[in-house]
Amino acid sequence: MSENAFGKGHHLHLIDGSAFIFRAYHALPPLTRKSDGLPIGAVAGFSNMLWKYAQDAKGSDAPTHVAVIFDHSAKTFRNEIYADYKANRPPLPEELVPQFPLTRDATRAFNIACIELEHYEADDIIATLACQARDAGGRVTIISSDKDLMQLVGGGVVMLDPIKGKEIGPDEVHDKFGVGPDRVVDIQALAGDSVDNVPGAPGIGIKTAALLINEYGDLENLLANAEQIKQPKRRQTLLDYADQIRVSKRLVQLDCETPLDFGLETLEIRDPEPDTLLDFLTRMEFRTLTNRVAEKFALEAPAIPDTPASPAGGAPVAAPDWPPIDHELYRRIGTMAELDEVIATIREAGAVAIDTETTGLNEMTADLVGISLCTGPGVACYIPMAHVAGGGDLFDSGARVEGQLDLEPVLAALKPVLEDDAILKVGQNIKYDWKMLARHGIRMKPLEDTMLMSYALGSELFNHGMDGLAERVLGHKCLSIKDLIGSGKSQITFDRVPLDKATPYAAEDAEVTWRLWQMLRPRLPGHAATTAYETLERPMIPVLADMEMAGIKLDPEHLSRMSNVFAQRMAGLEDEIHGLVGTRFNIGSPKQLGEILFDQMGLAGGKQGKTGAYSTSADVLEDLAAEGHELPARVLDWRQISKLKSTYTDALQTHVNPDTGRVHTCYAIAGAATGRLASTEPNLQNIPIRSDEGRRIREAFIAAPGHKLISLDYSQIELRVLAHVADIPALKQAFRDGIDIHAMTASQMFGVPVEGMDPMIRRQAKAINFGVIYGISGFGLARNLRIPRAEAQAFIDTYFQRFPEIRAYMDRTVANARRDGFVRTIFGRRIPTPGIDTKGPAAGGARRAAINAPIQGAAADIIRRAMIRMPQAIRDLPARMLLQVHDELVFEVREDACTPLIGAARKVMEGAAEPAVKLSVPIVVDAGTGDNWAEAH
DNA sequence: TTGTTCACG
DNA sequence: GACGTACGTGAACAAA
Repeated sequence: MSENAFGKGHHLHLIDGSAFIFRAYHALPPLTRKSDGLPIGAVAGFSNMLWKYAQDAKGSDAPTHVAVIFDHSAKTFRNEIYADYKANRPPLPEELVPQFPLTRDATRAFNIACIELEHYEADDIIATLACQARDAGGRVTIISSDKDLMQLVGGGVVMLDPIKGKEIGPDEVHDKFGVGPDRVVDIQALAGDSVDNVPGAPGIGIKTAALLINEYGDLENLLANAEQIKQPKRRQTLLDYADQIRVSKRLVQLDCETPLDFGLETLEIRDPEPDTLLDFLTRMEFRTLTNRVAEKFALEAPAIPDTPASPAGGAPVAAPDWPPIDHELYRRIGTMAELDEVIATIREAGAVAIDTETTGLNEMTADLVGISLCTGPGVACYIPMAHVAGGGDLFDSGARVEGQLDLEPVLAALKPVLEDDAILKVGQNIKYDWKMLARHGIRMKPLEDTMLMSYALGSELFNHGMDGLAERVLGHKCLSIKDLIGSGKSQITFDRVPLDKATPYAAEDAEVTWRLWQMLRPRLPGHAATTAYETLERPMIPVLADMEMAGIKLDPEHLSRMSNVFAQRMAGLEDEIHGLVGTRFNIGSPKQLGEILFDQMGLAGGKQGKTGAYSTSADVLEDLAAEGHELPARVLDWRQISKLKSTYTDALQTHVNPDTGRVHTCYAIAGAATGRLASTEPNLQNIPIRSDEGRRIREAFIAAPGHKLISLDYSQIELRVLAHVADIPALKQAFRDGIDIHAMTASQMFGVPVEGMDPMIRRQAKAINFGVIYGISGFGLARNLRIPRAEAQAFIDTYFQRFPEIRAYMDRTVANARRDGFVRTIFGRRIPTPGIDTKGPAAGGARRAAINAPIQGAAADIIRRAMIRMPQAIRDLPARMLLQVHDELVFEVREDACTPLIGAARKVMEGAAEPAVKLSVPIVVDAGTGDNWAEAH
């Protein structure tokens, strides 16, 4: 290779790498690498383009030198000039991010110089190289169609549109901008650029700008003589915005002085090394291109293994070289010296898997029994601290077992490690362990959670428990807890398990967690699940843990009074019902009730379901009651009271924690497929509100003395998300105008004015709006509205006609689900769509679930984002976040701080989508304050 | 353990 | 032409 200086007779090709990548990404379907599912479409397209380029570049006008230039990062020196430069760019598609480094690898594999520089855009580097080459007397071809590069054309520099294959010279630039290349920046400074967020002068486009520049010669002269412009509006704009125009010019002006540390001669064209190139292509598993390249070099194409990608959470593709799990290797820690050794090992490893053993499943009431730790395959230990005699022992003495360490010194020794920012704590459902340790004054950080990784990966199996993951991901069957503590009545607590049995079980849990972490963490990028895991799942752990530990205060007397009233009313209803029937039976038994209603009394109503039992659900009974039958009406009354009593007024009292006097629910982060939370023990997300009777139960949820409860809820969040996601202009405009959305729908559908609308019409429109979110059907709507099916179908047809974007959204979403087996929310959460390929009756349900998932899921993402930011936003206020009910957050606030709390919390909630997503509809949050939840909501 | 019913968003 | 049908949860109870 000669190292002759670049100069006359040489021809430099500069390829705009970023443009290549984006074109490749958008032109190709979302291909993935077969062996591990890594998104690879953009790299494939990019490599093909480079190969095609290399073949074409051997013609008569062949380049002598070539380079591919990339953007280094989003932030450049232009952001120092103007902070909002390119600020309205949508975030990069997550599938694309891991492909950027691979496009660099591809460029090098083709033996082409690969150039990027921190702080500078690719365009600046291209400008610098083009200037250098031109000054040296050579020719330059810029392979790009980006208008921002057109200022460089002229004096031996041309552009080549790679799509049209058309050369762009001074004449073409003049056609586009109305001026020569040397004045292009002046035009751009005036006209601005909405894509790059260059402000320019408002109201002035390319046409006007060209007119002005051609009249005044250049921008500075124009601004200096702006007073003379005849059109008053134009004159005023230029006078008012002179500074902004000058800033814009600095933004669009490319920098020809980029500090590059190499000379043009190093860009001399080189043939690819066949081995290097083929090695890269086979690694990427590009079959066609590998064969094509091998053929060109007259070589045998290397074989590409045909191992299919494992489904998310499936069997490992290539298990690491770990020995099988061996319980003999586990240490039981019985002295502080041994514990110190373990701590040293953890510090060295920088990460530790942790699992706590406790006396129960409720973190608020259970006691800590032991801790297991793992830092590598086979390197695990168990620290027993509170085991007592029992279980395996002959005498169930309950005496403390020998050979254990005391709780306090162990936790004191571990605390610095568990709170050390440089040491990762890995758990399986680590929120449990976090709360357990928080009760002893330890706030663990930073955290990783294998359950949440599995959830973010979005497996169709939807089982993120440790035993299931161990079997699927590690091919290992975990020791069963039942073998240790039994089940049912004879079940014992873990503190009664003998140490020699507890150690292998506990330490195995830590090792399995460690192995799962090693396996699952690297799968996140390939499933484009890293962002969801890091921004929507993992940060929820401490936020929810704090909410759960805070709990909410209950008024037990209020509940018990209600229980008594309900008991009396039920007794009365029971007498009445038994009197109507003539015999006593169990009203709570659907089977007995069905037989009485349909066999004994001979009312109309067919058999339902595979069990052959009659349906006695509320809508069946309501229909019968509407026909004038007394019995079903009384049964409905009884059922309502019975439900309220057993599920709420009775059950809630049993969940009051005696230490705190409050109820502490537990939120499942990975409980619902769509990203919603689920609340258990007790479920505080289904406390009654729709009936007046039930609503009074909310009065039992009260604020602590001197405090208020405040409820903030998102108004119509799912419909707003739908308007944005499905891009429905009419809906978006209605939300922007703040008008009644159901009335607007009715108005659009039935052609009636919003003013003075018949409430019945509005109610129907409301039902349709909700139906759309759920994947509407004529049957479903008909049943909901109790109207003939044909009428319901006609409504739906009109709706789709009025808002055709809905249909497009539904089709698009189902097609995505069919193609991928999952759908995504606008925040990137992956939601599996199992059964989407099944045929038959079940297919409809899967389709509707897929349609609903991105809407329900995005709403769930939004409130998660708000919750994650909330602690920081309210940290200076005497307030705590207590509950989440899907679109509502409940706070407890000192009564003098209600107004600032509402202000701070509303701000976080309304802005929660940003900056990840800029919604095209406003988000509105309503607030209420009261001494109890009924008043606050 | 499974199915039915019903509370919520 | 027939199938089935709103989406997502958890808890209580009956019945196997």
